[in-house]
Order: sequence, then structure tokens, then C-alpha cells
Amino acid sequence: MKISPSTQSFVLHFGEMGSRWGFNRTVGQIYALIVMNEAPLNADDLADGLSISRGNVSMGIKELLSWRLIKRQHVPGDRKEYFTADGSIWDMGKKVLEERRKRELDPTLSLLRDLLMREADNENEAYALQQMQEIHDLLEMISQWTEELQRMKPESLRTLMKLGSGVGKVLNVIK
Amino acid sequence: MKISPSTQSFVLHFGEMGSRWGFNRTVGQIYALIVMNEAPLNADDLADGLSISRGNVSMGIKELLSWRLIKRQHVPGDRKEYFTADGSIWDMGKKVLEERRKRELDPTLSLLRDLLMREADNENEAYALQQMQEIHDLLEMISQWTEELQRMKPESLRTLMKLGSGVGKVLNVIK
DNA sequence: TTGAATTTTCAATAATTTCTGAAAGTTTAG
DNA sequence: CTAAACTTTCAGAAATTATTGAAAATTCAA
Repeated sequence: MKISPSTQSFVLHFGEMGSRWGFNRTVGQIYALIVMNEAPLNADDLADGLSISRGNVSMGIKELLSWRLIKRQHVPGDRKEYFTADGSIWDMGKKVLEERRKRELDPTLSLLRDLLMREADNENEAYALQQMQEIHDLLEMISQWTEELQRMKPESLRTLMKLGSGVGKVLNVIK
Repeated sequence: MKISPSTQSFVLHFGEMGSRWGFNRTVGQIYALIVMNEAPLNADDLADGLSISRGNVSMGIKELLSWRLIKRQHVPGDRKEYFTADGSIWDMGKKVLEERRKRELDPTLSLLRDLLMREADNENEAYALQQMQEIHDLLEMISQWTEELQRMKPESLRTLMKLGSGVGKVLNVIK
């Protein structure tokens, strides 16, 4: 397992960022290393490459499998388990969004809907409920957009990417 | 500072979620409490209401001011400093997105651009660079959409919200 | 000015999260 | 079957992050 300097930099950086996307530094690094390698990697490659314990790798792999970001891959003639990225970069984006929707957005929406069933019995509470309603509507919209992205084909994505700063035009079409 | 049960539930939940949005539990709770109250609150209200120390409130306020999510408000006849939410719920969403873009997306894009300047001197590295390019393009697109949302007027937002599940139609217009 | 009211800072401590590595569990070649 | 190869688990240790509260700094009324 030799790691090129640029992969090294990327892996380290991705680890730091990972914590913002719902998994910890090590999990982020493991994923980055797998994504940067076309060839499947095994747990020892990962432990060596990242200088972390074998047990830590096992936990990380479990987590990444639960996000469906990596998949097991059998390498003929080797008894070890190997792993590769599950899907394209675009798939990665979709899965992270989807998973976060399930873990964060849905529970919050569910709580808000509960709270919004209640009647306000004073002015302060009325204000609070009104604010909750606005938050609910905003999150609901984000949730719907997220769902929509899931259904989007990679071709549409490519068109969307090429739009570049023309992205604004699309939103203007709406009104 | 009496807190209604529904506000209480919301504040606690928002605190937990807050950690996903770039600030910690306490900061999330402070913000939620301020948002739920039309009347400005002072540091003691917050410390009491959330059962946290005065020092912790001070740190939290500093953080929220740096995100421009709350603003100081002078209450005539009182020497204490008071705080209210800075902007609408929609503004809150925009600010959080914008701040995260600056803190997370921009540094990552900058690193990727650096790394992508290099020449691959073997097949593995070529593959890694290709993956980095795709990640770059995806993040660049997200960054542009985020920027676009900043410029969007609240009226367009309202239209967008009303679209509901019709959101998909809009994306189809693109291709 | 002065000093009481208020806010901020920050070292010490507490709470939480992550990581290790040995032991237990599982799989498979022979 | 057996045992070596490999993986997973998990209790304790280490590292990180959050919180307190007393002291220092600031603000402002008198």
C-alpha cells in the first residue's frame, strides 16, 4: 500500500471534513482511501495506510457499509475481504444526502408536526408555534428537493453541472 | 423566563441537531430559545432557561453573533444586553448554508484545485486525480447552487415552497 | 472619577467521543 | 474435524470537546 502525496493530502483533508457529514475522521479517511483506489483494498491495507488499529478499521467499514458507501468485493485466490466504493461520486452525494435526510430531517419534521398540533394558550406560545411552522415549511421543502435529487438521472446531472453559473436562470424560470 | 413545554421540546431537539450544522448542543439550544421568543432575551434568561453557566452563555452568544444568526438589542431602562434572532427563518437557512460554504466547501475546493494541477506519473495516480476531478465538479456545483440561493428573493422562495412535490417538474424543464 | 453591574476570558474539570488491542467469534483450506 | 487465517467485539485508555466558575475586564450611572 503506497499512497501518493496528493492522495495523502486528500485523505487527510477528507477526514476532517467527514465529521461534518455525519461520520468521524477515521471513517472519512477510510472512505477517501477506498475512493481514490480503483483496486479493491483490504482491512490491512487500510490499517497500514492510515496508521490505525485493525479494530478501528473494522468499525469504520461497518459504518461505511451501513451508509452503503462501500461494498465488499471478493478477490479470487485471497481469503481476505476487499472493499471498493459503492457507486459513482454522484451516487456518494445522493446517498449522504438521503441518509442525512432520514437521520436528521425526518425526526425533526416528525417532532414539529407533533408540536404544531397543539393550540397556543397565550401570545408567546402562539409566536413560538408560528416560528415552528416556518421552520417546518423550510425543512419540508429541503426534504422534497432532496427526494427529487434521488430520482434524477446522471444525464440530467451532467446538464445541471454544465449550467455553471447559469444555475440562476433555472430558478428564475420558476416565477 | 417560563418556557412552554412545546418550546422546551423543540429547544432540546434543536440542540441535538445543531451539532450537525456546525455548532454544539448548547449553541443550538441558545439559538432555538431566542428564535422561539419574540421578546429579546438577556444572558441570564438564557442561563436560567437552559440551566447552563453564565460563561457558557457568553461563549454561545459570541459564536451565534459570528454566524450573524442573532443580534444585540438594546432595551431602554435596562443595562443588560439583549438578543433577538437576526432575520427570518429563511435568512437563518441562507446564513447557515453560506457560512458552511465558506468554512467547508471553499477550503476543500481550493485543495482540490491545487492537487489537480499535478501530473499523474502512474496509473493509480491518474485514477485518483480523475476521482478528485469528479468530486471537485460536484462540490463546485453545490457551491454555485448555494450562491444562487443567497440571491433569491423571499417571493421566489414562497413560490418554490408552494411547488411542493411539483419540485420535480422544475428540474425536468432543464433538459 | 468610583464602584456596582455586567460581560468576557480561560484554567481546571467534566463529559463525550474515538481508538486500541487482546480475546472471542467466524470462516475455510486441508 | 482441526487449526490457521481472518474478522468482530468491546472494555479500558487516550484524545477531544464542552462546561464551569472565579478572576479579570469592561461599561456606565452617579
